[in-house]
Amino acid sequence: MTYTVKQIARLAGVSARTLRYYDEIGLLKPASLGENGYRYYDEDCLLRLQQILIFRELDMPLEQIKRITGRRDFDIVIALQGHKQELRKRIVQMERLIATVERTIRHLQGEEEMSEQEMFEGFSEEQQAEYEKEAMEMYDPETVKASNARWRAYSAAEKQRIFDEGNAVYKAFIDSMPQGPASPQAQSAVEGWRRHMDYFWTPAVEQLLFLAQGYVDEPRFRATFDKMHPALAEFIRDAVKVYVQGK
Amino acid sequence: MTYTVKQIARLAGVSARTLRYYDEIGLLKPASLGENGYRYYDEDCLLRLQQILIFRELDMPLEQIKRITGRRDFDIVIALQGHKQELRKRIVQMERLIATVERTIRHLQGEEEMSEQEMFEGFSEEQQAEYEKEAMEMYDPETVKASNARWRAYSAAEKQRIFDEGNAVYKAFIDSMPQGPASPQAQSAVEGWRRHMDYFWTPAVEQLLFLAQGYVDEPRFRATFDKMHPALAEFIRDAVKVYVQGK
DNA sequence: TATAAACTATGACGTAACGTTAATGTCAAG
DNA sequence: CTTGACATTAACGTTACGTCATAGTTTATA
Repeated sequence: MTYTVKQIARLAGVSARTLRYYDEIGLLKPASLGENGYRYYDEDCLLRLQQILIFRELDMPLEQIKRITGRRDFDIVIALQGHKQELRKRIVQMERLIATVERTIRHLQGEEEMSEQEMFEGFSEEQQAEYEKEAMEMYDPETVKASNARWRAYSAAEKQRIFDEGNAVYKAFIDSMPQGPASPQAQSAVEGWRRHMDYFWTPAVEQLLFLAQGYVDEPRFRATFDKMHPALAEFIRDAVKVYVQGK
Repeated sequence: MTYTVKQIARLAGVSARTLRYYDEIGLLKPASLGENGYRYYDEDCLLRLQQILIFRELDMPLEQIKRITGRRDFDIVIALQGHKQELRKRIVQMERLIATVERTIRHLQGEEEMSEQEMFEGFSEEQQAEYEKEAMEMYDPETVKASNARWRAYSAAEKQRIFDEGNAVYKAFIDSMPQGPASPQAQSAVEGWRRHMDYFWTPAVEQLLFLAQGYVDEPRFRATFDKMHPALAEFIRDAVKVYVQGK
């Protein structure tokens, strides 16, 4: 079955303008072009449009959607599984936002204390990213611009993934603490940490220790890590030290 | 306590540029301006910014956020209660989207049939609005432009509310069916239905019957109403007929 | 006290993702 | 054949900032 612009627009709840724009940028090409110049879409286009709309719902920029869905190895089922995960994360985030709203209500009614940080819980994905970015600023102001451009290029979905990965990286450090900073586990965690940094900045080996030292010395970062484990900041510093000496 | 631009930006996870823009458009004015020209914010600004960010999360345009939060009768606690409701609706919508994703997976794996409409379930808020808009196009093409502008001015939150109100309007019709189209209940439902139309178009009395007749004659709308109740389309037409004759 | 880095301001240009309008060709039904 | 619906391309406008340039102010350190 084929669909004209209006038909597919109605089915999907988008405008004809959107479809023409998507054609123009190469995101969703029609299945065929009639002799009259009309666009005609088919079932494959329907399915592809669905993918696009889900990615869009997850705030991914169109150019990036185009790159991902256009890859030869793009697998729809795997993508759909990923969408599911991301949508669930969104729900979790919204539930945290609801919790913040509820807490604000109780605060305004005098029933509960609330710190200025807690007022913005649920938006913390961006807040956490701000902290990571500031770590970069501390050591190389020239990377700020680069990191901004990099960070902005990531979709909200990817930001969430990066954020979660960051938590996993720090957890790996905590798990390796009994074995000591020179242990293979800790050194593996350093490798993971270094790869994690690549989302923001690609530090030279020499810079890694500066950064890790900043985790210890800078009260704000210290506070962040102390919340995870009281000795984490020093441990990271020590593990990175071993790592750097081995390079 | 007072905050400079960077301090409040960090707390809230927004950019300084955003704060300056919000000042510029009058959405969030600083508490004071120093002799140095610097903006200084206070706790009230923190709270207001939180409100703004929640509205923003609910896709409300900034101008509208400004109008709502700037009203003399704006009550934060009531607004927060409303935010909670809207966020919950969002969660419901996302869960529907997840169900669509899951269903698509099963469909692609050959385990289940899926219609072209079902592929876009979870986005149906916009789809339903498309149907309502098309009702208007049928009777007065000149209103299309007006209704487009109107519709667009509504936030996603308001669209959802309008959508839900539409469902309530049709339910009122169904509930009044045992009393007949001329009954006070049915006529009250017509009043509600007419008010509901105001979101898209302000029809003259004469046009109401044309519209109601279209519910009966046009297969697509007929199908929509038949899904709610087999005799609903005719009932609405009859009730509107009584209504119009009484005007 | 001087200096450098961080922070602040304003001005201005650019951008993503369309919405809207104009002009004009095509299709379908009466 | 006529008319309304649908299609096209072109082009301008909109929202909500991001980015960069320029220059003043603040803060911490030597």
